[in-house]
Amino acid sequence: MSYDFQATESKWQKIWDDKKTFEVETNSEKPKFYCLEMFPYPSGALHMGHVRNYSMGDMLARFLRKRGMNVLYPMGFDAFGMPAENAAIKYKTKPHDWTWQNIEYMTEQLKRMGYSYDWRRRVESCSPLYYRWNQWLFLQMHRRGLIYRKQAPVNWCEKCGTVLANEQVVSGECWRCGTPVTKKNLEQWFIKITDYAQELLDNIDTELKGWPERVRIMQRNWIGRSEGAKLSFELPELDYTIDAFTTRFDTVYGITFIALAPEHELVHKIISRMPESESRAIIDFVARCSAQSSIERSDAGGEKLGLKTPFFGKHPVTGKPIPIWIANYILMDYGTGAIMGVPAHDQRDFEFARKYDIEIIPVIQPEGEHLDGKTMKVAFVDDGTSCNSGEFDGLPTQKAIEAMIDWGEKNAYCAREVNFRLRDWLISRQRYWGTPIPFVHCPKCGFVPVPEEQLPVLLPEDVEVTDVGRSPLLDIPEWLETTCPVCGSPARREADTMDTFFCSSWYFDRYCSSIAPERYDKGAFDPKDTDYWMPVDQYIGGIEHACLHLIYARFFTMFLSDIGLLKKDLREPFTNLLTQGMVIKDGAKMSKSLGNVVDPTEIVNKYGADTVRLFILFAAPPQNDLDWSEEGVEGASRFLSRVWRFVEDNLDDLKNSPDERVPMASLTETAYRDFKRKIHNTILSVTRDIDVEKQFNTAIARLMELTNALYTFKASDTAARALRREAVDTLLSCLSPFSPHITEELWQMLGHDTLLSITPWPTEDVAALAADSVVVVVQFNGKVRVKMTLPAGLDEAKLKETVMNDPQVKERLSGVEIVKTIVVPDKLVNIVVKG
RNA sequence: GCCGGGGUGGCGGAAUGGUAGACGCAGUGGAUUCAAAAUCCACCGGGGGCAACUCCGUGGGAGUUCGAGUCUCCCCCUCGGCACCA
Repeated sequence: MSYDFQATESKWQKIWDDKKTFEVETNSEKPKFYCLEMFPYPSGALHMGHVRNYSMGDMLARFLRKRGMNVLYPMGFDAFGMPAENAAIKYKTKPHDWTWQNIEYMTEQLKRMGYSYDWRRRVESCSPLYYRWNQWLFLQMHRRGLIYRKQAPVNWCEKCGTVLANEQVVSGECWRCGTPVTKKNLEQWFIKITDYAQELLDNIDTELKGWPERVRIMQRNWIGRSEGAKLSFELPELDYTIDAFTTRFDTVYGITFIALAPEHELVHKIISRMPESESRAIIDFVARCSAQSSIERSDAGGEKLGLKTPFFGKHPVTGKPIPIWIANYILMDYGTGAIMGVPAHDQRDFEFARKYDIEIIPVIQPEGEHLDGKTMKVAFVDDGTSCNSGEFDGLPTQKAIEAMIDWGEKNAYCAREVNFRLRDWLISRQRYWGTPIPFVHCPKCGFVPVPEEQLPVLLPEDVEVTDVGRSPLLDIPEWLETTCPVCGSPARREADTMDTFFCSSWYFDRYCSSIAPERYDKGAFDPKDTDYWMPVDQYIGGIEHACLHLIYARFFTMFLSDIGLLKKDLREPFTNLLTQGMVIKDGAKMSKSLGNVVDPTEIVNKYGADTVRLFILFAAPPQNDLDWSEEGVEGASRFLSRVWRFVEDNLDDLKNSPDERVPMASLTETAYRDFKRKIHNTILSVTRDIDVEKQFNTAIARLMELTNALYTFKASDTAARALRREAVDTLLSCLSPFSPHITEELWQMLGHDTLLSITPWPTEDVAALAADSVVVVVQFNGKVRVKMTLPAGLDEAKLKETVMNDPQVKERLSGVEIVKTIVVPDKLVNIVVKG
């Protein structure tokens, strides 16, 4: 009988389901382990990236279960978002219907892969049972002053018809559709994530040791802390004070201009103070800047454009009048939107000054050189020695910065300040398919929160989406029109919805206690459950979330901890993070436009889930990109067939072999002892590869080696047959997290009445690990010349003596002089010779 | 420009400073077969040699070491992140 993977896989999926094998509870004698994958967007069907991600997670979950842990392993759907709206238009359906269909279909696909989720905990973020708690959490943030509305230049994607958070602008383009992002001046909802900037930064070093270094660096850069000082320029003419931030207060004596961002509020004031004939130029210049796209505006190589105003600010230290310019390279959303221009020591300021003929005054001299503002070719931005800086002349840069800031603070020229690159989270979206922001706009009271007891603010489901540019919520008067919770006057609901990253920032807390439906009414989750399960011990997902989801979720955890919903000391949600590489084909990411997409369903139909899972974990280490190859899949399939065939061909003999371990001490024959050693070395290295190294590909390689050894080993007597049985049981048990169905079937065929999926992981027998003999390499001047098989455990002297007496070694030593001999017991002897 | 990965056979990839290329894919030769598929056996970095064997070889160059894919420095290429952040 050859192996029927279809029948076998559905057979065992049903058994696990019937026996509730993978359901877990909050209380257990066993230690807990929370294994989590980033939940998918229900786009319609699983793709290979999902299969790779979840095959890793499931393998770990199954491994740890066998290792005696109480493993929480849940799955759900990140179900709000743009694609549902686009699909609704394209297929003439409703976002709600399309999304739920996809959820059910993808759940079936996941079940066919044999993933061991506790399905009772499934979360769907588009369900009112879930998003009402988004709204509740939003109100909690509002109560604590973390939510505000602000008019500001924000990122706008024309194609999506909505604003975007900073994190969602990737190289100047929309993260979802690639449209170049422009700036629009709009009033929007923000979350004060910057309140947590310092802790988000500090914890990277102290709490995120189990994260890839790459992600830690990306987050550190994203948060972007810089220390410096704020200084102010008085502008008595306009009764105004310009603040500017600098990290180089040691260059204050070199200030020769002030530059404002075109969006700076002072620009408006300046315009209003000038006769119309003169202000025209400024108005035109500002318009010209705002017409530039984000990419153009933020291109360091781009042309620096400026316009001089007739106004001057007073230098805080010298009192000299400094001309005020407006410049396109000043960003409104970093620092104060105004800078002190020091062209001698800042390349951007330098280029600007050269172009507009502004004076350049060097105040730092490099070692052994003398810079002259008239002849400098580039700004000098490195450390040097201060000059033209009053009493600070002669100080090296680092000392000058310290001394001058101290002095500046004492004389009220400046104040120490820390600036972050991280901005507040723009949370509102002008979209329909999302969580309604629970606010009402009252003409009398302004924006008023919806009272908690009125939650959820339901999202109408029976809605036709016809135009991507306009939220249909604006056209449903019976939803939009309401009364003010404060004064009772007619009022309008906020029609903006939340960024979907809000949903994904706490779903892992919900998994901890989403079993009984009635719990939905008690809270977002039950602290009893999160206290037990959180933090997530192993999180697995794509690197693309390094500065998106993985920052937002960290912020949420800190917030939830601060309001007492999570434990006080639970500040970080994910202890260990594994970022898996992409699945590529023919050197490129799988994409419809390239036509190189491989559908997991087709492959599973052809080869079975066990084979696909095994291949996808074997073909590359987890972090690397994985090149899809059907020949590789066939290789994995061949391996499983070899395992199947071995058990089937020897079934009667294996069933009748003694099913207990043969002690190493009782084995005398070399072949037996070697085979026994092979079995236990396999256990040792597979365990280490999975648990410590997270190198699943080499774990599988070890199991292939054991299988090869199994085919070679001759089971001629009782001891050998017992050994062979031991090897088969070990192989199946270690292979079961990778390919759970076929191994479960073989386990049953061998007569076991336990489920292999929850049979304890084998432990290695230390007595079986020690080698009897070793190959000792004899090197001459570091080059391998002779190999000798010798008994293990010879001490240095004995080993050296044995080697020196070897005829081949002796022959090579004739006529040369031994300078030195290095002896590494059980490994090598290196003879350094001359002549 | 700044920061970070990474360069090992035809390919994916292995190697606590100690035999480079585990395991797999592809390939070659053979067995089996009427034939094929499947399976099994052997070979499989390059040069030289009938052979024993020998020389070269982990992007390039230097260095540390008895010994370097692995450590140090310089350079090249490549992928990724950030990028006018004051």
